Amino acid sequence: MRTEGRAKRLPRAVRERQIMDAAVDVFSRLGFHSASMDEISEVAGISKPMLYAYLGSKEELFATCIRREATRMMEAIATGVEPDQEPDVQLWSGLRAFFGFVGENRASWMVLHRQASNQGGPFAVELMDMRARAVSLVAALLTQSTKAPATKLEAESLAAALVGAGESLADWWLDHPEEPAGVVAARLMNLVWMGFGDLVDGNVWHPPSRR
Amino acid sequence: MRTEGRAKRLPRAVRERQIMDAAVDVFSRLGFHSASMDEISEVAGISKPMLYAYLGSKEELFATCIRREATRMMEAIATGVEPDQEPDVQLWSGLRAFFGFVGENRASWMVLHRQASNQGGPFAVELMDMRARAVSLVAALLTQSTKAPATKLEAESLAAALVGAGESLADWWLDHPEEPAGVVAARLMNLVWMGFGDLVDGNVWHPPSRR
DNA sequence: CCTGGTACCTACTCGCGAGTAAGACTACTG
DNA sequence: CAGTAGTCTTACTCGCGAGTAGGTACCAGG
Repeated sequence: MRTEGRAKRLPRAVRERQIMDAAVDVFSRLGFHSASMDEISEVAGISKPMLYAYLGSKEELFATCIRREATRMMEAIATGVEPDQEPDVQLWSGLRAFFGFVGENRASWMVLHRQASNQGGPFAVELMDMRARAVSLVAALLTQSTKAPATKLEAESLAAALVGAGESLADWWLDHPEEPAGVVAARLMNLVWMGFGDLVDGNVWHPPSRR
Repeated sequence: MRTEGRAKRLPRAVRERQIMDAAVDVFSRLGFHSASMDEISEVAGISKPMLYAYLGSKEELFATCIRREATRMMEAIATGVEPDQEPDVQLWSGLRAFFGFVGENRASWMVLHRQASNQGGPFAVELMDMRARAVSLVAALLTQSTKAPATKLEAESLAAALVGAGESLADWWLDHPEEPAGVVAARLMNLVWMGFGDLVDGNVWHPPSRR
């Protein structure tokens, strides 16, 4: 039917990539429950039994998607962050990397945040794991900053709040894409580092060296 | 079968309350998709056709739950906040009211935040509406604070970040219930008003008058 | 040409859960 | 007691979607 002819008999590894891409796309648009294996197989340009033969059940497929996208994101952030710097610079580079990733991988972000967060299934584990890594990373950054958070519990709760602020702001950003990533990241940086109290007085935070 | 005998022939208004309570309970535990009308009717101690006769379809029922719980929460916050006060005091009272409500209505909060937020159905409207009200309320508070957020977009994005921080911290709190509401609220207050920069230096925010 | 293996498909089964048909029981009214 | 209005139930239909049975096409190596 297609004039191009259907690409046939591709090796397994290639098909698996195609299927994963299609799955992330569909899951991000419809969510786990509303997405059907039929639609995923259709988007992937493949039949359903192939899907099951290669990636297993629907839950396994979803978990695999989560793991892949979470890994990509954590790597992007780890690459972007600058260790051995002052805490505020570390936080700043981390925020830039995070918003940069979200801006260039909207579907990935939607799967990770909007879809996976509240499905009670076994995949929530993957998601919670990544989130926990992010939180403890921030918490380590906070405790490293000498005095401030006295107890471990306090550092962790503040980190949770900060991560939540980042997630929420990323969601807001999806509805206001006209803003560049750097501006959004800078706003959150000012909020959490300076606080409203300083912002009201006109005191803003800015990076030590403008490149 | 029951020794107590089944409570029979209750008036419609009473049944509707029972059903709503049961629905909030089940939705909060299982989420919209995984919750079945059979289970809701069972928890409510009633048969399924009654459920449909009184509250309509599953989506209508869910939307009604969202609306009821959202209204309860917004009223709790509106009652707790103190207008005509300095911005920081207003924010403080609002945070206290919010965490107080969440602490005493865990199921309500779960339905509102974890379940309703990402279902693409018609009920998302209800939820987004409440969230938008909360965000614009905070945004108004920010713009009212003289200089800080120059543009409307900036105020709104900061408000979104703050609301997200509150939601995330509330979720974290569900997993660490040993902390009292006031402590958690105070932490977020310090984070968003003082900022990490001040907290690192040991500068903390505290309410003007200790009651 | 056969044997085997891998890519790939059409066409099913089957359970679950939303929604309903049809009526039974109770209570109040005249 | 007949009529009727509201409460309440058992016992279905029916579509959707996860997962599968059983095969076909194509390409090795012998």
